[in-house]
Amino acid sequence: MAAVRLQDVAIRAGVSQATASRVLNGSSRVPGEGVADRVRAAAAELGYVPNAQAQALARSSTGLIGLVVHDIADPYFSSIVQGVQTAARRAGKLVLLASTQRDFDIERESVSTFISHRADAIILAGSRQSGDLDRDLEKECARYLDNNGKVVVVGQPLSFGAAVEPENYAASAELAHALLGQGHRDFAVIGGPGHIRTAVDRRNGFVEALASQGVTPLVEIAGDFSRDGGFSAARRLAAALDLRHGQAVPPCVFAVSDVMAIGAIAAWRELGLAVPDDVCVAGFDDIPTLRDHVPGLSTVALSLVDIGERAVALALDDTATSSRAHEFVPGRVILRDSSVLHRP
Amino acid sequence: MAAVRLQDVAIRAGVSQATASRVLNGSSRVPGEGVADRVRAAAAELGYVPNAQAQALARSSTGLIGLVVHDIADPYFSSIVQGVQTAARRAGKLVLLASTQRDFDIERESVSTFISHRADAIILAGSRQSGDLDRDLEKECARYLDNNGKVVVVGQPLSFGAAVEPENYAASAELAHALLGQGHRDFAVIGGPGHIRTAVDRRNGFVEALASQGVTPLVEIAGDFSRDGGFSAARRLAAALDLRHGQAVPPCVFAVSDVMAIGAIAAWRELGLAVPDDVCVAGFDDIPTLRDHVPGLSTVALSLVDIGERAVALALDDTATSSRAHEFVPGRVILRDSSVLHRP
DNA sequence: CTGAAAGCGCTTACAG
DNA sequence: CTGAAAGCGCTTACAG
Repeated sequence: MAAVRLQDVAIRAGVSQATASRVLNGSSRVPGEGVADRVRAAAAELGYVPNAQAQALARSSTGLIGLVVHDIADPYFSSIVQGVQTAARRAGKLVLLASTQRDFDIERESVSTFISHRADAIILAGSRQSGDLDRDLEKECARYLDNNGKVVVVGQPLSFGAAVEPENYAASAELAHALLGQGHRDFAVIGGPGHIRTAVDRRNGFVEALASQGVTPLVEIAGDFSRDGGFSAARRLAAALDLRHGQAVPPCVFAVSDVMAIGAIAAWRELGLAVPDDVCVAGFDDIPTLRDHVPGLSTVALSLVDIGERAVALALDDTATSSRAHEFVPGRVILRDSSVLHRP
Repeated sequence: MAAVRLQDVAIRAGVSQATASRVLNGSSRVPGEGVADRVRAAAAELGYVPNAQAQALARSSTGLIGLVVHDIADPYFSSIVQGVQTAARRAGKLVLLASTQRDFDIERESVSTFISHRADAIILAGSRQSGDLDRDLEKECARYLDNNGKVVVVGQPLSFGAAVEPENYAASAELAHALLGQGHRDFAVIGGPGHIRTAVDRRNGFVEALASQGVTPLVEIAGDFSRDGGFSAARRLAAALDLRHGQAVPPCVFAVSDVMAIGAIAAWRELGLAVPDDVCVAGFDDIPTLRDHVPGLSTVALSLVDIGERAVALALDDTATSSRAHEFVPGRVILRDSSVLHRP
């Protein structure tokens, strides 16, 4: 049994295909109610489901939003995806998802597949240094934009398209001040890869805020922008600082993301170091997972779901994407147990 | 500037559109190398990107896989999504994602949108009692199957389509035996909603295994199949059992999912109850989040990513879906700190 | 208000 | 091996 076509509905209702099309799918002038009812009845009886592919071809608009993230299993991204998902549904759009596992080839490939499927807009989540942007990707996007495609990036200003970006620099600076306010003076930083814009901004905001108060981190160590990156960086950091159980004043470590901070805490636990007694720590993102993490992690809250929703709003707004709109979303410092300084 | 069409490529290469189509998109008989090269060159120069919508219409196959999950921000589902994503990419398919936030209306709506977009297959992740299945959804799927669509469900055998299902019952039984082996005799259960098949199977497997050893749970409490469901159930359970700090022998509570267990532990912590000293606990799923959760949670490991990959394999296999293939994936009991019985 | 017809960009028997 | 032509299922000026 083949799918019911508009033609079938039209015949059953005794009208032309054009008329059937007009009543079933939003057209300015709806035909007379008598006719419209007959068409709707016929469609219902036959179980007509419009063929979106054919509609897309005829209208040259697919109702598809392409979304690429680095890692869908990472709570940071899955929260953003949720926001995109919600906003897209409300707007009657469908989302095409690609998770690249941080592989640039896969990312480029995903984007061109989205283009080939004529997605109305493409959202790129996951940062990198803009200069680093793969040439092929850039060329691909340029052509896509020429063909009326909309691009919005989250967390990385690109040379094109709209952007929604967390205020990484400013929020990290605020965090630094809050930590100073708690009495900390000895700091260390677990940073991310140098080509990841987000990681760099957070590190800079933090370190420069410290500098403004005449404080310099004792050590800086970089790792992958992941749980394991935090884990291994933390081991090296413990060695560099000669961290030991029961020291007088624990240093305060800023990890540029919560997942890195969680990895770091795990590493220290294995070394017999307790947080916050032997080492204090703060992260960034306030991922949902944190809710039940012990000890509570000081961090900067980002409304990830909100970020996803805003990205969709930009993607749907022609003027925003063509004028390269740039929205900033603020972070909110949250102090929890992990950075509490218990003076002896 | 409009997008480059196949026609443009053909003209530039001095061949017919049919020939261009044959060299660019896999056809059995590839034209002579001379011609083929000219076509490929023309396509490259022009930056031709095939219009997948038009191809889909002509071929009546879209290369799209529709995936619906209850909640993309839940690590259980995002891991499954990752598996689906990976397998789909390898197969050259694109995934359409819908996260329903456990709203059945949204679920139905998502499925019909997928159908309207002529997805080649639809994967339904997230369980429910089969008798409960929304009639409309069922009818929709039936018609979809008639029109050559493939449906695969994960975690809920349906009256149609293929299925990949964790061995919830058997694995929970194994867990019960392992816990008995640790010396536990006092048990309680935090179950899920009665209409969620997965929750029911896990509860039954556990309770019936206990029964076979002459043991009956002291209390059973049901909650939402979520972190908050576990949280509130745990409070009621603490009251029912009159749990107190420093009791002689802590009871062992089985929560039918890890997220519920995590919520429960949080609730108990607020009540001043320590795990495993005042109350022991075990969950189910071994979600990635657990890796850094303290205390380590005893659970049943499910290869979530693997489940997603298998679902895609079934979705791509005509005979599997039409013969209603049913694959089981085993669980592996893991004992960690949360259930260790420290006898006084 | 309604219909006949062209067109969206491809694929694929059918001839040659 | 290659091409002319029909067809996939819709939408939308253009007439009436």
